[in-house]
Amino acid sequence: MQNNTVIIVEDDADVRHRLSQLINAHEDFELLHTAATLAEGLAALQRYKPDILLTDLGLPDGSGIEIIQAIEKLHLDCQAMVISGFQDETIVFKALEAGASAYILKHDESTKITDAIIAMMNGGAPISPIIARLMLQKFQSPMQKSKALPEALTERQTKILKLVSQGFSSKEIGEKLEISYYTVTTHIKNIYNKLQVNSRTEALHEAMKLGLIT
Amino acid sequence: MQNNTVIIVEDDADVRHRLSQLINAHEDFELLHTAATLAEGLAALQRYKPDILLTDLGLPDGSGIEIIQAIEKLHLDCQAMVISGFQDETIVFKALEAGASAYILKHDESTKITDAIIAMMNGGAPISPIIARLMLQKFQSPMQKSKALPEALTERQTKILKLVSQGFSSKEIGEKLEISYYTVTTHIKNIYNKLQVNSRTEALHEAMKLGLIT
DNA sequence: CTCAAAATACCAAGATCTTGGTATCTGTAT
DNA sequence: ATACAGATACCAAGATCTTGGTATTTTGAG
Repeated sequence: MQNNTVIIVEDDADVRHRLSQLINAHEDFELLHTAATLAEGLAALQRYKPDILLTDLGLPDGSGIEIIQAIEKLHLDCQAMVISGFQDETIVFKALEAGASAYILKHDESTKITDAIIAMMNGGAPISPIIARLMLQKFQSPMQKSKALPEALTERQTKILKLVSQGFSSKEIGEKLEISYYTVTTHIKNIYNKLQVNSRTEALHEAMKLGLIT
Repeated sequence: MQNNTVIIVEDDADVRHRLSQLINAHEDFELLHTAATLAEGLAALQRYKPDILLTDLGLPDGSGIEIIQAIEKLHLDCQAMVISGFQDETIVFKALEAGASAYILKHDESTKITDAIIAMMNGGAPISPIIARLMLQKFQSPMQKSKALPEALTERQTKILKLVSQGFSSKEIGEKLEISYYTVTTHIKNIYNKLQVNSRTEALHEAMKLGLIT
């Protein structure tokens, strides 16, 4: 592995120093800069264009998520690792969606943190188990929900709704299922009633929210 | 932590023995049974009702995924950990969707494996970085694709498509955006052209496939 | 400045959907 | 046996969408 350049963005002085020492002590990494605020972090990102960004999320003047998003906006080749205390689940997902490649917790052991950075540089995505569980739940939730509402829709209705979601017209669905066009419209009418909507697009929107269709 | 009962399902004798020793050596775990095949594993699951299942995926007579699914079917209180060589991405996702709480690689160090089991029992979801990267990609794919197709849709078109996906009619969208009904239909027409479709539902289907909308 | 792309706006014919009915035939549960 | 839910089928008026045009204004890139 080459020397990988790193910047750290972390407002807590203790944590920041601990991370700095960790990076400095490791011969594979070269620490270019440490920042304590979002503004500073954004500036450092542009100036130093590091290979690796270690960032906290809760910064005094904004969220570290903005820095992660900036990587993309600036077309930098930089992997972002979130090192944060565990927070609200939505924040975790926002960070991951913004492009974070790793998410580990502040209180993880030092060796785990350097291990994680190395794993990330090798194409992995080290994620603390607690965070991973959250991701898994998100992953598994669509299936759980379809069990939760066992028969909000009948089998036939689900089948038809899926075809609707694929963009077929009532006539086409009728042909596909070898039933009358009128029957299809009746089914759709009943679906609307159950979902409390009155158009195809609304039905799809609702069904997606409920996890009834993919 | 209490003594947690464990069964192992793994066809490779070497790996099976290695795991057995690992579990036996650890005072927090009690190894109830080891199985080498899917059939054996399913039988053991029902007989022993363990707290923890360690399973391989590629078994001679089927996939370990079936055992994971059986846990749910039998309403057992058992956490499943996949210990597998890295395989096809679709298999990984199937295992996770089937309800696996952890996914680690066979060639991970022994200490990592016991650590992972403990982390799982504490509510975490230890996942090897390589696997986690796959999950992340799935997670981030909507955004990555919107980069891949830089401006398949303009900002305005995306905005309107989102409103369409929420079930609004052209008239309503016009009111919401304070533009004419005709303008909305023009935008929608242009969206159809770009996506090569000719109805709202088809556009939504295509846009979802492309990750243009949530 | 100039050109092109994007956003805006309008019209109208024809296609499709929506809605409120009615009605028959299953199978299942009481 | 009887009642109810689900699947099937039909009709028609009115709402909405689709499509093929045309055209002006704004805005960003060169």
